[in-house]
Amino acid sequence: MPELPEVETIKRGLLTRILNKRIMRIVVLNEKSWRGLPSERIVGESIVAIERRGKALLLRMSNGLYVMVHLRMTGQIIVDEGESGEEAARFAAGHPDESFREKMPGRHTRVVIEFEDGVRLYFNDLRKFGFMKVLDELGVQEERFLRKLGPEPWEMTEDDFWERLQRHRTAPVKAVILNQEVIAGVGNIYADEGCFVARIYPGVRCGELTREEADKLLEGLREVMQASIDSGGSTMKDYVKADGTRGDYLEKFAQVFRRNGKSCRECGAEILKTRVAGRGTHYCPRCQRGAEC
DNA sequence: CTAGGATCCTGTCAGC
DNA sequence: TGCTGACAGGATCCTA
Repeated sequence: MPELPEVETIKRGLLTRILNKRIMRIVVLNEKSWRGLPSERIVGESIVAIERRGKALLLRMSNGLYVMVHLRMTGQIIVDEGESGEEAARFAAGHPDESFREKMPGRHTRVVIEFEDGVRLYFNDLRKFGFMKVLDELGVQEERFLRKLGPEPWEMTEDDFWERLQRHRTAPVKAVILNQEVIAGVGNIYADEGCFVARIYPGVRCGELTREEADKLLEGLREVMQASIDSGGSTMKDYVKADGTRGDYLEKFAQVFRRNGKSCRECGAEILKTRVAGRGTHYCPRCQRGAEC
């Protein structure tokens, strides 16, 4: 669920909170959530750099090892600072749900990383699809997901995007932009939103797209993801316990995602939900070309 | 090679 | 109330 904008939000949140802090202890509560080298290999080290590649985070440690983090469907990162009382400031991002407000560790906490100064990072993940994975330099180079990952939306040219779409002419547009080898970081929300901006029904086959529509699609994906990053992702932003302020991309910006039954903000038609590429898909039957079913 | 479906896992919600 | 199936902001593996 966390897509490129949410992961970027996490990256920025972590940079100001745990960069250069020493890890004092790591508690793995679910074995499958921790992969690669044992956690002991990074205890005593600190995080010296953080980068994002698509929906994955790569933390570089002071001993040269890396921690790859992938939140998959339900992962979330929570950082508590200061004393673990009511005054503790909290940063919470990733899959937005009530646990953002709850006491940590919680029912779905899979890994706890304790830093110096009483700073604690919680990796929560209800469905256990996500993971933290310790790799050495070679391991990062050989990591399949990273090797196959397509270019970032802003690093890609329109020509490149067009050529990639042409390699999947019989597949629905949505299936192709969700493919991380084609373009990095797009998930179900921004796929639907990007298609709406480009006025294309997500089920249209790539081979039926005009070059102009493909250009609009790339532009639309960039636009919706940038807007989300600028507002702190579709998840909650920083807050102090008992505050619970929501920073909410979905409510503010979503034109179609989870708006089925509501009226289109552009034309007033009813937003519909269907299934494309095996995923719930939201669209405006009037604004988006090819939507007649 | 591509496309589509099952699969990993837990929880929630709609419909009997 | 209790059960059942569908579905979920992802990626991979298997099959056709």
